[in-house]
Amino acid sequence: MNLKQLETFMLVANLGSLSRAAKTLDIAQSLVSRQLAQLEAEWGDRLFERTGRGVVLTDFGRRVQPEAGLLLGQADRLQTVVKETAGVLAGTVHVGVLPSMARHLLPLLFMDLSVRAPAVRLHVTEGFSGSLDEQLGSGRLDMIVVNRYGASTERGEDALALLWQIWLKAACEQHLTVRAS
Amino acid sequence: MNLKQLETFMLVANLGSLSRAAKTLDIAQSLVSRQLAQLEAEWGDRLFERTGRGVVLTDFGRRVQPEAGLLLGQADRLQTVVKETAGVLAGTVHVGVLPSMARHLLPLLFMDLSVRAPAVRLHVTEGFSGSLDEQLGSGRLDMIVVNRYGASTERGEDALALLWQIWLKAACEQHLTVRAS
DNA sequence: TAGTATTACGATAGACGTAACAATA
DNA sequence: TATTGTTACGTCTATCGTAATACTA
Repeated sequence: MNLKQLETFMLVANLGSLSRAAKTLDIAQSLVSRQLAQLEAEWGDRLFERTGRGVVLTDFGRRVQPEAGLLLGQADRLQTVVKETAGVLAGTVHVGVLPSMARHLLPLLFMDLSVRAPAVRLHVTEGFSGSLDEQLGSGRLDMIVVNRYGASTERGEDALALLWQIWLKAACEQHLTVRAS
Repeated sequence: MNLKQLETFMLVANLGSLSRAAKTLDIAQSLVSRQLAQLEAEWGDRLFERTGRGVVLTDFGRRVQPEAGLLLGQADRLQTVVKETAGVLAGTVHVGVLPSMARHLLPLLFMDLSVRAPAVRLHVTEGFSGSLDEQLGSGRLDMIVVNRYGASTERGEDALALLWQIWLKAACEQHLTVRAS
């Protein structure tokens, strides 16, 4: 038993026809027939009565159908959860910026984040280079944005991964240097 | 995504170890690793954090786990329904017997049916050979039991299939001839 | 005859185990 | 070093489509 077979089963039950189910699923007729045959062999009973002009559910098929529907429904629910949860950046990032940059950068950042990573919380600290460097080193800040060109020291952390990919492009376009711990 | 992968996922999540899950499922370690990798690739996010000493669920994995559990639970429920429904004989069978046989045969029959086919309803008609033969021919009776030896005409019907396999042995033991339409 | 389901067959893809490798406590 | 997870490779099974067959209105 697998989800593909159950999907085929439900569709055939609804359409009353293997060939129409095959067209809907865009697979060969023979595959529909075999998937049903596999289920019936595994379960030891016929799901459909073959009338020669389509198929009709047997008593057994009628018993199984609602349970199979619930199973596929739960499968859909799982897929939904996956789609809206997978790859979502989440967590809190502590960012330090220069006072002179805050006015221009923060609005951009929040707009970007609200679209591309709504689950990310932001803690912004204003300060000058020396102070920011110090807080970066002590771990109180996850990343800082300063307007001097230099090498970016990489000490990969979760928090970095969150903002890095989001900000990197925008930062480069504004000729900023992103230094991160 | 398939049920096998989800089963593996849930077991690994509970045990916190791929190797222990592999032993439990009696499959190769590498297969567990690959099944998880397949899920992660399909879903675009990591389910586990690899610690080098087992694994721990990521945020994503924690979101998915309960939904996967519901899915597997529904799969079990489906299997249960299948097991207790597949191959079950059900329906109503119209049987004709000789008055002289009713006393001996009916108690046996009902006991047998209640154990081996509780879903089968029985309509019993008493009568003599000629009458029973007539009703058999007209379709009002599905099968008759008479105490003369003769060839059994087979015109396979659903109703016949129901009682035939149940009664055949008992009937033979009592040297009865079962004729069915 | 037209529409339907089943069966046969060959090609492709996927699952699986073994074993070597990498990484961690 | 022992235990764990990952990767590579060969084998084997299963899936799938095409096409031929059988059945019914």
